[in-house]
Amino acid sequence: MLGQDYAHQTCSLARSLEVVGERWTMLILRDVLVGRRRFDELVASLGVTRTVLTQRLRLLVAEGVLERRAYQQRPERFEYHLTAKGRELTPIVAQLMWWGDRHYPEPAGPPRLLVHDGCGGPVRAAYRCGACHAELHPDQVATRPGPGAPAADADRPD
Amino acid sequence: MLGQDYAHQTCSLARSLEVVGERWTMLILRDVLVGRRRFDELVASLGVTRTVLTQRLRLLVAEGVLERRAYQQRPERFEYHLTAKGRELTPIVAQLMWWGDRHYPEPAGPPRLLVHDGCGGPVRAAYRCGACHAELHPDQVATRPGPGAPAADADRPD
DNA sequence: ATCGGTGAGTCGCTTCACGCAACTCACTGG
DNA sequence: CCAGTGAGTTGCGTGAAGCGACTCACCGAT
Repeated sequence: MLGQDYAHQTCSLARSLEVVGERWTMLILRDVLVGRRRFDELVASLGVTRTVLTQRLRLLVAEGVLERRAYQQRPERFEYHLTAKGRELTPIVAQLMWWGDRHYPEPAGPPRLLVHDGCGGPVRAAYRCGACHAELHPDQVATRPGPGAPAADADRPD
Repeated sequence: MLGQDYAHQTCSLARSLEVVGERWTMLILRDVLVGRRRFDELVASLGVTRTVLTQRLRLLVAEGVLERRAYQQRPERFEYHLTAKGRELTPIVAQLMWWGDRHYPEPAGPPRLLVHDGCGGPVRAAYRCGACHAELHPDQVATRPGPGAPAADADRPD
C-alpha cells in the first residue's frame, strides 16, 4: 500500500491487511467467489483499472490466495480460482456484505446472496467459542494479550 | 478513498468498504476494541499520521461506527468507543487476525487473543446456516443472485 | 507570572499509488 | 488479410498518504 508498510506492528491483523487490505482486493475476491474469474470480466464488473487489477492478481497469486489456471491453450487464456487459503477469507466477505445490507440497504434488496449449498438457507457469520462451543454475541468477546505481546501491552487486560 | 468511489457497484460489499475499507481503518477499530481509545494512544500504537487518524475517526464517528465521548472537562479530552454497529464488525477483525496468525505466524505467538468473556475460551468466526442452523465449512457456501441483482447477473448461478 | 508538558488536532511540502486512456502482442475466425 | 478478443503494459496527471513542525487550550510546578 502507500509508503511504509505496517511492518513495525507486531500484529496478526496488519499482516493480513498487507495481503488483502488494499483497495479493490476484497471486491476482486468476492467476484472470483461468485464466478467472475477472467481478467476482462473483472475489469468490466468492478470498474477497476487494468493496471491495478494486474498488480492485485499478481500479489494474490504470489501469496497463495488465488490460483492462476489456463482454461485453454493456443491462445493461452487464464482463470483465477480461490485456493483453500483464499476460501478462508470468505466469512469476512460474507460478514461485510451482511453489514452493508443491514446498514446501507439497496432499495431493491441485496444484489447477491450467500446460501448454504444444498439446504439453500441464508448464510451468516458468527462467533463461536472454541472451548464451550457456544455461539457468542459480539458483546461477549473480550481481548487479552497473547504470548507474543509486546511488554507495554502485557498489563492491559481490556 | 482514491478518486471515484465504488458507487456504480450495486454491491453491499462495496458500500461497507466505503466506510471501513480504507487503509488504517481496520487497525483503528482493532485498537479501540482492545482498549486504546485516545488520539495520541492510537498515533503511538499504530504509527498512523495524525492527519489520517483525524480523517478516519471523523468518518467512523459520522457513520456511527465509533462514538466520541469526553472523559473529562477542562481541559476537554475525548475517547472513542465502538457503537453496536461497530461491534458488528468485530467478527471481521477476529477472522482477519486468525487468518494472519495461521498463515503468517509470529515466532513469539499471536500478540493478542480474543476470548469468550467469562468462559475464557478462544474465539473463532464461523459460518452458520440461518435455515438449518448447521455450522458450515467455507466449501459449503454458494452464491446466488439476490432480489436486487442487475439483469446481467440473473443467469449466473455460480 | 512564567515555564514546561499534554492531549488533540492543523498546516505545508513531497512522494507514491491510483485513475484514465491508449498501445502491445499473440492468436483466431471469417 | 483484416477485425476481434483476451490479457495485459505504458505514460501522463491527480490526489491521498507520509513526514515533521506548528497551534491552541489547559494544567501543575517553580
